[in-house]
Amino acid sequence: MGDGLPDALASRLGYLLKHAQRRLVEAAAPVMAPFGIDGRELAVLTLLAAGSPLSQQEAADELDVDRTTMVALVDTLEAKGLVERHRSPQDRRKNIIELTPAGQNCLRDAGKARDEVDRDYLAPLGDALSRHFIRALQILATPPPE
Amino acid sequence: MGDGLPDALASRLGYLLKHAQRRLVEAAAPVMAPFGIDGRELAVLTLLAAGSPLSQQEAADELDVDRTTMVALVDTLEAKGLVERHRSPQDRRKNIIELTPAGQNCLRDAGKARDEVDRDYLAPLGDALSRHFIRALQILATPPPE
DNA sequence: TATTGTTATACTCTATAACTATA
DNA sequence: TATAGTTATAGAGTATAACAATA
Repeated sequence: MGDGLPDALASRLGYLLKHAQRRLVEAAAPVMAPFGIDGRELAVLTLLAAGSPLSQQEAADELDVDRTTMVALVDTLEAKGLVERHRSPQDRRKNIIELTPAGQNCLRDAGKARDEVDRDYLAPLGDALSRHFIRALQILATPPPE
Repeated sequence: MGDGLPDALASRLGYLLKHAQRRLVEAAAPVMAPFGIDGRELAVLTLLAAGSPLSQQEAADELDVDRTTMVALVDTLEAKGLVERHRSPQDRRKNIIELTPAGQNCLRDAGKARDEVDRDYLAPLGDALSRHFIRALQILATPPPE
């Protein structure tokens, strides 16, 4: 036993979300490992590559993590040579984080691998349900206005 | 800033799942607090009430947590008077866990509150998308056959 | 005074290894 | 030998408080 979902919990949102997330993390970990980064680190690289340069605080806000968490995250990315810190000339309290060329390569390769993980993960849903699922998550992941 | 989803991450499954789950946990916590239990504890109560009596190991398998985690979980539920451990007469290595009357009351009341949290959480999706979402989660939360 | 980055610290959740009692 | 429960321990991940530099 242990396979399948216990009937009593099959419609409890907390149980379903927790286990769906765990399954994705477990599927992603071995695929990401060869690139030397994990999902959170890839998210930082993705964010930095996307738009204008960000300070640590700004990146932390976007990812909805604590700024102390971002310090540790940038520490490890910098130790791997994937990002660099630069004091902002406009506001010398801020560290602007920038991708290195190695960081750009890593983002490209690991990003491609991660896209495949996502595709494989969603495959059992079929196309239509996958799109519904993503749309629902985008709504639910958005913090309430207040 | 900080509201809305960063465009670069709005379609990354890991980011969406993590934040969707966090939003549910944050919504549930204050509602569950008055009942003195959290979501995982409620899941145990739900499981125990659902079918035949379970040993700690069996409950751990169903919830997909480690048996050492289940020890701690049952410890706190027992300290709150919501469950009782009984040595199984058939196999004296096993602890059968059973709901106390207080546990049954707690399950009923906290379960009702939790159902409302789930409903409120899903409300922004509308009925059809909610059903799609649940169905997708049920597929994705199920461990792969092998 | 307030903000950014940092450090030290602590708390939660979880997993691993070793022990015990039973089978 | 193997299994169920337990304990001790350690590792993530995250958050809080306090400090230095800067605004």
